[in-house]
Amino acid sequence: MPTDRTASHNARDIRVAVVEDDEDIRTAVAFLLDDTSGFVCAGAFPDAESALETLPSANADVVLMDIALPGMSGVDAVSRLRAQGYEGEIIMVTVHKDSELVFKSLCAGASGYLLKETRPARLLDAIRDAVEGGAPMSGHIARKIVQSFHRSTASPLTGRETEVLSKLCNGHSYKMVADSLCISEQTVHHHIKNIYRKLHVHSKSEAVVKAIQDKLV
Amino acid sequence: MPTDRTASHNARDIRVAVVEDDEDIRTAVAFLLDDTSGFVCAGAFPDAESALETLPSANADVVLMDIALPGMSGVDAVSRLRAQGYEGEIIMVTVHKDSELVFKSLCAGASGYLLKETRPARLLDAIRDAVEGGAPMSGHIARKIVQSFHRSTASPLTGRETEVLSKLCNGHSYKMVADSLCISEQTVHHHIKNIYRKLHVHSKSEAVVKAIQDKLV
DNA sequence: CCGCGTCTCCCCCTATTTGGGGATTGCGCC
DNA sequence: GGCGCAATCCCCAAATAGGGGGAGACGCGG
Repeated sequence: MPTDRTASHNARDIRVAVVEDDEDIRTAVAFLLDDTSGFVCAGAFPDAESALETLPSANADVVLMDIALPGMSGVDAVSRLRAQGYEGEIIMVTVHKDSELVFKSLCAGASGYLLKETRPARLLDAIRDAVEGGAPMSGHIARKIVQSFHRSTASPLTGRETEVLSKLCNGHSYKMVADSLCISEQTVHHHIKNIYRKLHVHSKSEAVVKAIQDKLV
Repeated sequence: MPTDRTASHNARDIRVAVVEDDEDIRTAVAFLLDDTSGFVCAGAFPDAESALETLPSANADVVLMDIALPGMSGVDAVSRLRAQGYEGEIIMVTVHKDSELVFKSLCAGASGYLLKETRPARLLDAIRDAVEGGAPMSGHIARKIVQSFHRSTASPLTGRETEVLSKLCNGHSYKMVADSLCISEQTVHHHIKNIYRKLHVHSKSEAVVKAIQDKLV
């Protein structure tokens, strides 16, 4: 693959926009893109506000988004971009390994999440991966995401209680749980009382939320 | 990196077990592992039952698990393995792109998910990635997982209704919602009636479940 | 300007849920 | 055998939730 300094660009190049407040990094990435055959920098912005204003007309296939920006955060910028109708790929590129930010970014509509320690060649791979329908992620980030699916191993609930709770999570009432488990409504009542005590909650919906959060079902 | 046919193995090799009913594939992977410096095959099993019996004593760092097995499925095998206390990495290796199986596998305790089209060199990379704390996934699988986090763009609810619903998802009662939004309980009641009508549900817990499933909050 | 949707508040009533008490059976474990 | 635990069933009282009606205020667009 040619990587000459004066790479000529054409319509099939991947158009990449960069949102990054550190000027050194921003220009370095822009140069990297423009100097690599198959890529072209479609815009470089130092903050979310200017990106939101100009990006809609930049026709970018991919946006590289920093999280720590002056003013609006990168996560909020992703939400706004999606609200504007932007449908390209958005890859977060940040130093933050913090789980909260990872999940917030994905919920907001990011397609990938790279740490800034990512090397240039890997960054270009990630961009290609994203446009080909993948979801580029740094290793430990991917693990965090996968772990968020894992069922809790140690539950304080008994087998029957877990069954009842899972029925509640399907939206069942006491009566419906009783029917579907073939026990009396009083027994369901009893199990639910124990569930509430063990989970430290006082209502069906609290129990459902906790069950989903703690992956008890 | 040496890859001689008679690779000698030592204690620092990655111990990999294979569960795969196709004999050709199973032996090919076993040979690949034993022939590659840094890896050693710690067991090869044609079905889940024999794997569950022998794996605990095999001391495997990584298990490659097929999903379509005769008898117990690979997903159930993962659950059982985790229930047995196995704490190594488990990578699903399968032809199934079906979302349901992907999520079920991750919930059961898998650390990665590769499609069988994965090439040998990439397979070895994935095993290394897993032991180093990553979560190897084929591109389209990773995208499915990431997309499962994305907030729904089009909600039938109004802004206020969404606020109320999100309070319900935090386990609030009518009174608590009223207090935290500084409106009367009657108004909360009214919003909730509208939410129920729009979401086609008839109880708080059903609404909470639907909100989480449809990513309305 | 007038309708439509949103948000606010109020009335009514019934059904469901919540929290407390207690009792019995069976099962495994020391 | 006795103990604890899980699971089943029962009674009661109060709080909450669900479903129906109506009504006023505000803003936005035809």
